[in-house]
Amino acid sequence: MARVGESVGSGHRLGRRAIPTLKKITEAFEQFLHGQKLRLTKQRLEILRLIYATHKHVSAEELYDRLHGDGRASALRISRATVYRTLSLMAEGGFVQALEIGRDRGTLYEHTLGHEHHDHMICIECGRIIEFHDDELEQVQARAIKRQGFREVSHRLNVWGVCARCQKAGKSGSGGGPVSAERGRDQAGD
Amino acid sequence: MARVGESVGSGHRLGRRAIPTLKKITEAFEQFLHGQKLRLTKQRLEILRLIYATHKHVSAEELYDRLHGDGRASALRISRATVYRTLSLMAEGGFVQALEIGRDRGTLYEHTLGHEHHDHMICIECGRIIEFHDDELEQVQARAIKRQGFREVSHRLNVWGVCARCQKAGKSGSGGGPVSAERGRDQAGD
DNA sequence: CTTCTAGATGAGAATGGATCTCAATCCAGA
DNA sequence: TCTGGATTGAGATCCATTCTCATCTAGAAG
Repeated sequence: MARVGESVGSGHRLGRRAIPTLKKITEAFEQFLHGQKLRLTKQRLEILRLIYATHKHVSAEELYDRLHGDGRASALRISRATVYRTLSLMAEGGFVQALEIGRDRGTLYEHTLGHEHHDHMICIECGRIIEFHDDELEQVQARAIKRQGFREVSHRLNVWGVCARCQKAGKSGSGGGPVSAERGRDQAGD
Repeated sequence: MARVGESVGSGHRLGRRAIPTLKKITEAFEQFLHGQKLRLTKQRLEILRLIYATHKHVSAEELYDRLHGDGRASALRISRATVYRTLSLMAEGGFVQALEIGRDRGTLYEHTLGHEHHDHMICIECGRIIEFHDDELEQVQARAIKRQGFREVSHRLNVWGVCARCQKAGKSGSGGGPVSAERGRDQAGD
């Protein structure tokens, strides 16, 4: 049974910084499934491909929609249930990570392999999610946690505030600025 | 309407470290409501009292249940809707904070006044939530965020891992230890 | 290659946290 | 005390996620 985050790093240790090819990722996934005595199905593969081809944070619903919108996928019907099941399976295996931005919408996911650990800043004006990484911060964090006698498996730092762009736009003042209109749709071209 | 987190710190600046009395808290709440042109109702007061009398993380549902279980409250019927509404109102005002532990259950809340900022460590073995605070960490964090050009309003650090107690209990080994209650797999029978 | 079967899927029902509706009620300023 | 707009209660509703179960299939065995 896969452990929450430890499983990452047990089997599929492909590059920590190099961006792995889809082939490598697929192999790692295959290996993971095999280790768990689970099967490699078309659906799982398709979802894996899609989420690794997407360079933004996606919800299960969004994935589901896209799995249907695309022409190629039309041949393969993937149910909502399977999307959710697969997503949670991939989360266990460390292939994706749930974000848990305190949004109204559902959980967002991002792929993790070849994606160095990072934290998130969520702009309360425009809704954009910005990733950042800071070595010093990570170190101090790890030290602080260890100091508590806690053995860390994973952590998540979310910061809410106003992004640089919105600050410049001047909306960041005080009044009741309308908190953006939905989401910053930066649809990656896939 | 109050803004997301900025409203905190505008009106009710009572002690940052001393534990405020219920009276002080109530006054601050009153002041906050007044500033927002909102009314001080029995329900709001009751919920405030209850959550400030509770020194653990509670869900809306739990509060709702308790508001009914108690003898005194029996006179005052508080609906689920009001609990949710009030909770979110108090979150806006900075009187409570939503936790968003990635648990199966709903959102958990904790009161904030007289409760220095802290982070959370969630034990994946026993499920306990441990609070901790580290000055150095906070400083480095603030610096790192500012370095990104981001204007922070609030942040939340959650750490998942194994608590000291569970480590001692030896359950923390490696091979497929049962991760406390919850099962990893979503499949039904096993 | 064919069989066989436990794991996997699809469709849709079920679940459950959170929100919404709206008539009745209640603060709080005049 | 009066009055109007804010607030509430009860339950409907929304919606993300999970569950059920009949059917299908990956993949090991023969």
